[in-house]
Amino acid sequence: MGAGQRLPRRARMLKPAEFKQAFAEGARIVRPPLAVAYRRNPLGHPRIGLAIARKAVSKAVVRNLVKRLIREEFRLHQERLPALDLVFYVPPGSARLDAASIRAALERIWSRLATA
RNA sequence: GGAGCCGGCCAGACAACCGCUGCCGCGAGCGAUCGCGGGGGAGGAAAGUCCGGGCUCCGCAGGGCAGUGUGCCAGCUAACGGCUGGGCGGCGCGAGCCGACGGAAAGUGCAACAGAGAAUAGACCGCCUAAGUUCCCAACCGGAACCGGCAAGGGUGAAACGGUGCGGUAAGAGCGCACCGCGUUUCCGGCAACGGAAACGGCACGGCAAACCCCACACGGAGCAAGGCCAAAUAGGGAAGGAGGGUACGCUGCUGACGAUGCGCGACCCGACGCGCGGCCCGCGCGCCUUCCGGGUAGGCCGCUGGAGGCGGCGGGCGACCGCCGUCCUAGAGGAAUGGUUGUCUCGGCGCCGCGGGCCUCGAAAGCCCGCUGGCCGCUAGACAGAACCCGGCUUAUCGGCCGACUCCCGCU
RNA sequence: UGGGGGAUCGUCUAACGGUAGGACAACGGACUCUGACUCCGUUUAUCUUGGUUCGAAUCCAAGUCCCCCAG
Repeated sequence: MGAGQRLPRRARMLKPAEFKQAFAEGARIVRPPLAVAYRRNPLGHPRIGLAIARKAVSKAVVRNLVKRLIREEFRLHQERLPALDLVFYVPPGSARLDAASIRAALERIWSRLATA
């Protein structure tokens, strides 16, 4: 498949300031149980950031599961995405957090991003 | 075979493809980083943060008070509120399990309601009329009243100032006696907690200390976001210095083969700012510019995993545990890794079929229930849960499985 | 991740270990032509589970949830 499906360090957001910018200046797409704040970046490729709050997902095992699933789907979709910083988070009040509903939400987010 | 009880262990396996990560090696780049290869990568609770210790910084002459915690005894341990063994009490037929289990004869307190009385108590109902006084009666070993006696019985309460029995008495009472309980002393066993025996006492010493407290013992405070190192930009602090421009001149200065060019130094020329200290000059301060210094933010690095360590053997101890020898290195992330997709197998579970038994029935069928070293190449990985400095415990959550010791019941020999 | 605090009617808030009280709200009634105000009455609570005690909102232990601080 080649380098397009890897997830190197440069494809991740690394600094708190970058997260702050994404939340402060970015647009948002909310598709419960997931949501994403995004803004253009000058790097020529998309970057992923995960902000899964303990308050939104209380159990650590579930938090890790959510993050893994998002990472994996991002890894497989990144070639088709524009150069954006994407900060995923779980909006409050999201009850169902199983693998199927997360994948479904991601699917809707990808198609929305493709038209943005 | 069935019930039960205790201890220990495990927490799906293998393979393929696509990924993440820190370590080692090679390579690219000034660097952030990137590529290739190799081998490593969650737990028994990683959890709650309820205790204890290491480590780090701060504080500290010594001792005491206060505060907090622990609390039968002995031991283990770095330490503990943990563990082991023992004692006592309770539960269980038993194996076993459970227990905040020091002191109420040091002091201060508390006990609503009910009840006569709630702590050096008390007399409502009740029991008694022996003694004393008076009266009734002809009289009395008869009766009544007063003065009194009693605490056995009733009743209240969570709790009522030893229990049972016999004697005793007017009725009663540890008033006397026996046994039990309790207390004191002595002796014996035990390191001790405690247990046993004897003698004496003659009921005094009720309950609550997860009430204040007393006694004994322990504890300095904060926490890896501890703490240390490197260190942009901006603002601010300190120190030193200071405008800037021009030239056709000079140099046994640099660059360059030479030259040219450019740079440096010297000389000369032009020009030396704003605000404040009354005006002007000098000077000083502020502003402005240059260089340096210290603190420090972003960011990076160390702390960061080799340790009261795991495994095996031998030895000591009832045991917790300890000693010696050998051997192994076994997660270190950090906007935060340890994953995703599939296949095969296996453990349990479910379903269907078969067989056996029971219920139902006159008997059966059907149906329901229970069981099986039984079949299917049927379906299904499925508990609690995710490291964040480390370790020893405790507590809480948990689908299930394996091994061993022991107890009770039934059957057979 | 570490440290600290809290939980009482629907809301806010009291209660030496002895019947859980008050205000607002809600409901019913009185007053009024009606409404408001006022007055009277009623309903509703100790986060959960154990333990200590005769007796627990209170004391002790474990758990659950919420809030705050350090980034």
